[in-house]
Amino acid sequence: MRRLADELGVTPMAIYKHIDNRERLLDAMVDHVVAEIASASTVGEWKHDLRARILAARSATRRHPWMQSAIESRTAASPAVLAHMDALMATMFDGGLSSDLVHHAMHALSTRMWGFTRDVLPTPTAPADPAERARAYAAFAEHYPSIVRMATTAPGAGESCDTDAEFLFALDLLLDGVERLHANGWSSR
Amino acid sequence: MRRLADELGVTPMAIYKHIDNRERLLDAMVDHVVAEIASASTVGEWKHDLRARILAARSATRRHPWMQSAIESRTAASPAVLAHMDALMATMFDGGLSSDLVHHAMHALSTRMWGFTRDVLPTPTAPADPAERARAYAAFAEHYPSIVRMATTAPGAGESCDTDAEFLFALDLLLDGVERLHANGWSSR
DNA sequence: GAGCCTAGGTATACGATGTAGACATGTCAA
DNA sequence: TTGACATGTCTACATCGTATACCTAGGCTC
Repeated sequence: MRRLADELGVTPMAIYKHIDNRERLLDAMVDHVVAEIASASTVGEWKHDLRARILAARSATRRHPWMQSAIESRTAASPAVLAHMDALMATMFDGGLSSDLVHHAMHALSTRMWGFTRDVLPTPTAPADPAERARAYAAFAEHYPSIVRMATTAPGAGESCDTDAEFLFALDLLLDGVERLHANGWSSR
Repeated sequence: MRRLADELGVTPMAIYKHIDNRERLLDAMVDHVVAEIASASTVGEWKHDLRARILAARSATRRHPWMQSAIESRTAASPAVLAHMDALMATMFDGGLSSDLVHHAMHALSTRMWGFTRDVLPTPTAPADPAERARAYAAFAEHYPSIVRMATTAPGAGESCDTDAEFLFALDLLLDGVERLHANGWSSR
């Protein structure tokens, strides 16, 4: 709050003439950005439209570095948040999915619906110098052979991950899974 | 820190004779619990073993209410954390998965590997009284028809969700998806 | 037995943070 | 002209993690 006040060239307490408190401010900020999520290109095919909407969420949230922690710290859903969730569900209902499946799919997609995911805990970054890196890997390999194996042999080893690709990979895994369950007439019993 | 000191019947600063700072303490707490994750029943089938290990993580983390936020606040991986990740990868490598697929699978599973998931933003809980609830739903339905449709027609409507079932649903969606990609000789190109 | 190190605890204080409460001021309607 | 209201300011407080300086009892060395 004090930093924001500084940036506005104003006393911290001046902010409180406009908002109740910090939490309400964050609510409003999240709401504002979430409201940006347009309905994207809908073609009437539920999986495509769901994917498009989630990618629209991704592009909206990624424009604001503070959005991830802001969303994650909210404890109640704002109108815009509810609208986004409602739109996701509507897409699935329109596609003929059962209420049961929509329910479970929403839980499964909850880690993706805002367009970002909490990363795996970061492993130490490898040194840039090749000789140095080889030595670091060797030491590391003693205790964590599989991590090193993956880090050294996966395509793009050494480079940083393509986060868009990783996001899409997991998203499609979930969407394809839901589609398959739907086709098989899945029910939670 | 001050509350912990109180509980120990000691001055806050006494704690600092034993640890560097609050962050290191949380690191150690997480490390301690993560180390509890035993290798569970391994039967030599990668999907089963992966599932078992993640469920072992779930049972370890769920014993400690503070674990979720503690893990989520860590910025560097501890030895026990690395060991858990290494074990997950080893299981997949042993199952014959490619380095490429292991890499992507780990990203996709990163939201499940500790045995918990960040919940969907909570929607307002429905009133207990049936008449009151009906009225609340009616008002809500005007703006969020699909949410209400799901909430009222999904099996177990009105009851609270079975979080274990929801966790398993999403986990299996991911595992089955990875298995299918593996069977089809998937590669990221 | 004298001296001293050290592990573990205390007392005090500081800076950052969100925010309560009382007070000032400029604008505009009545 | 008056007074209400919107918008600021100033001061102060509780809470938090933690730096610094100091104390003390037990056990070691000589």
